[in-house]
Amino acid sequence: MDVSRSAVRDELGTSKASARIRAAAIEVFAAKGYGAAGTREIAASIGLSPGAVYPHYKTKEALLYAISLEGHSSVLDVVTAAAHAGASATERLISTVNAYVMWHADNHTGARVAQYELRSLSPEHFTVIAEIRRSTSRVFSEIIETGAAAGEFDPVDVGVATLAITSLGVDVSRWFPSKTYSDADVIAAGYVELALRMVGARRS
Amino acid sequence: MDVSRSAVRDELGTSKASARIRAAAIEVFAAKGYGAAGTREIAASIGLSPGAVYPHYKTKEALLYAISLEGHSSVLDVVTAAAHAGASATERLISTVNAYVMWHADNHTGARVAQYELRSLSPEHFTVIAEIRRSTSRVFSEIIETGAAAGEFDPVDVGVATLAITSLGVDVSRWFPSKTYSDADVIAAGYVELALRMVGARRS
Amino acid sequence: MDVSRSAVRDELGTSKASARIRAAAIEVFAAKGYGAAGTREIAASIGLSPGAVYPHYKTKEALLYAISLEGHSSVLDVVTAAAHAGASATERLISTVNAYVMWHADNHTGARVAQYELRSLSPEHFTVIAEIRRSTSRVFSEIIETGAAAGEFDPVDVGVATLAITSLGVDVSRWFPSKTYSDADVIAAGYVELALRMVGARRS
Amino acid sequence: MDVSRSAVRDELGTSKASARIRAAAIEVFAAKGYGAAGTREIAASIGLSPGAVYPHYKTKEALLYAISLEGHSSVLDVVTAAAHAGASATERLISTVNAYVMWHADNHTGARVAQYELRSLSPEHFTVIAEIRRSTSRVFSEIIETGAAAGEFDPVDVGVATLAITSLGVDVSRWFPSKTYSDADVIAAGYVELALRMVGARRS
DNA sequence: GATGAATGAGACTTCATTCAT
DNA sequence: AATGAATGAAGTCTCATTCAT
Repeated sequence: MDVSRSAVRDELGTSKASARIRAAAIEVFAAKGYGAAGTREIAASIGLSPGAVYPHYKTKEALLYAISLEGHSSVLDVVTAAAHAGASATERLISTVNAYVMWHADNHTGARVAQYELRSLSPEHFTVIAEIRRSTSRVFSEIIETGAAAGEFDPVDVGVATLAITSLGVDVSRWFPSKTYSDADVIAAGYVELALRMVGARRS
Repeated sequence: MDVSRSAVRDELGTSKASARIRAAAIEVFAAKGYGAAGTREIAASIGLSPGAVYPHYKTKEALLYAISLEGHSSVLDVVTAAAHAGASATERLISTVNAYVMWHADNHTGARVAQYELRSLSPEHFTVIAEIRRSTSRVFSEIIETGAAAGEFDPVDVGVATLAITSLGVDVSRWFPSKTYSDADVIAAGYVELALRMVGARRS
Repeated sequence: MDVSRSAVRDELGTSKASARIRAAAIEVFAAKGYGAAGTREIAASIGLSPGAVYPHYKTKEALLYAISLEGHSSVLDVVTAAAHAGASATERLISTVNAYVMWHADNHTGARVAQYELRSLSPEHFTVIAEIRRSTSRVFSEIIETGAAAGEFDPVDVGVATLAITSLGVDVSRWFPSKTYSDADVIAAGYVELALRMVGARRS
Repeated sequence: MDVSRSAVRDELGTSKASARIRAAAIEVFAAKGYGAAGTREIAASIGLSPGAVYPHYKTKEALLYAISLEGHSSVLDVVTAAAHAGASATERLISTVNAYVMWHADNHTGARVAQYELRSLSPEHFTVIAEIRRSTSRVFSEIIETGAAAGEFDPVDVGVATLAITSLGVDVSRWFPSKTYSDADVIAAGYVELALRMVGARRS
């Protein structure tokens, strides 16, 4: 775990400049889409010349990969930590859905890039990200299975419930913030409630 | 209504050639994203020369708009029709969620373009599409409100429930088909069940 | 033969514009070397915008290939024709060396590109050109062998003689014209005399 | 002479590192051509960072000049020494042609750069190299003139013979080694024989 | 002497779009 | 309607070179 964590850190780029470039790229990728975004524009947005990106990221795709890796690693960390908070499946589901939705709302710009630009990754890079995403999904599945087996939840199609809950979270990064919902806590609380209903969690 | 419907038809392009171009553009836009897609590639994919698109669509953005307009008009039609099927709110919700999810699964390629490339529309065109989308949302809100008021459903935050249900539908077009879920009926049935649980619909 | 000839013609580009581009490219490639030459400069030298080259030649390398193919095909044609002029090996050698040297002097710019930029061809294209060059060499070898077998020439290492004669011709394109030798006929006549001495041709 | 020799040595760069850089540059220049070669690639090929070349050679062209100067000075030395070996013009021609061809075969990589990248030198640097090359040519011309005047050789156009002999030598660096001729001694012996025939040297 | 990020210019190439045919 | 050469701008990326460390 520590090993993979530091491997990730190295692939991201460790210097201060590379972090600034990543942040700038997130903004531009999110605003215009990866395909329409220009490396020129990314560089210019932080006062660099067009070529200055390349000592840090060899290609535009490498930059997207670094952003994706950072994002998906971060969600997995957050979700994994949340899944340990609480004794009952219900408490764990509450904590985890909350964390997942909060992450997508708080980091909606980076999340948008990480979630919606995957098709532009190279096949090799895509494979790495896909595996992290599967790990994240498994966290939800495990909780739902555990809760159902323990009789805390109603019988439920675990696959569909997992898909629905993660879908809701991912989709937050597409529209958040909206005129109606611009408070991450509010939408997280609302989606936690819906998730509990989906699995038929008993209430106290 | 009839007026707007035929207006839509005219803006789409009526000729057989324009329909082929639209279909080709959907494939390319969906595969690479609007920004990365080229008009040359669209033309070439149906055996046309680069210039041949322009008698039909004056700009690449006009082509995206036509696709978006066709898509969102179509969902609204489908959802509106479904909302009239059945007497009770429960029946209407089942019918409508089913129709919405089915549409996004069956038309996942076109839906992907219509739902995820909106940022590339001109402000004027975006406004038109946004209004149609709001109409579609209102169909769901109205059913949920009606059901709650009638005591068919549990008390529920209508805004959040509407957002969640439409989110689930939209997000289908992002991932469908997957290895696990490649049958539109199956995912639609699963999501209908979850929607009913979200609103706390009484079951017979 | 007719087939291959017309195949060559098609690969060269048949339009008037592509011929102008090829001519412009020869000048720039010869003056600065393929690597240092710019497509921009080629285009500008005939009043075109930078992108205007690309409908005719998909890459800079394709342009080099067209030039190489045209050049080497042309030498082979010239040399083959010359090798049929005359009954004796001596007459044929005179005619062929003369034609080969004249070609490299008259077309020294194009010849320079064709002969000295081969390393920049793709492996596939290089293979095609290399085969044509071998055919050209074979013409000389056959004449020398024939002359030696008939007792017209002294015994001679055919391989070395062929190599030397073709080397002299190729090298003409490197330096021609010089202050001392700027008349193609003069250098051709001089080299014909030396070639006859190399093979020990009997004189009348 | 001593003066100019040490002046050359200073312009070349005297340190061990500069010699390694020159050697690396020869490889890259020869493989891709001066224009297409990058200083980065040269540095990387000997494990240096991009900037590390510049303390030794102020510009890429200075590096080419050092290589050219070293090469052409070396040929002149070799040829001058060989021209003193032997009493008769025939012996001296044999020795000198042999030395010239051997040098171009043994040092074919460096020779290629020195002989074929001259156009990329600055005018000032080109002038220096051109003078050395003229000196080298004069060595051949003097021998041929002497031999002809002494009746050792047939009457011959000295200019053409000199040009042909030096052409053959230079051109060796273009193609050597080939599948057929990869032994420097063999090609040198063959060209010596041809040179003797060119000038009509009497044989013992 | 060496490093490596940064510059400013420019590389090849592709883009959406126009227009004469 | 369709072609395809051409434009002008912009794309990603590499270049030789500099400079603070």
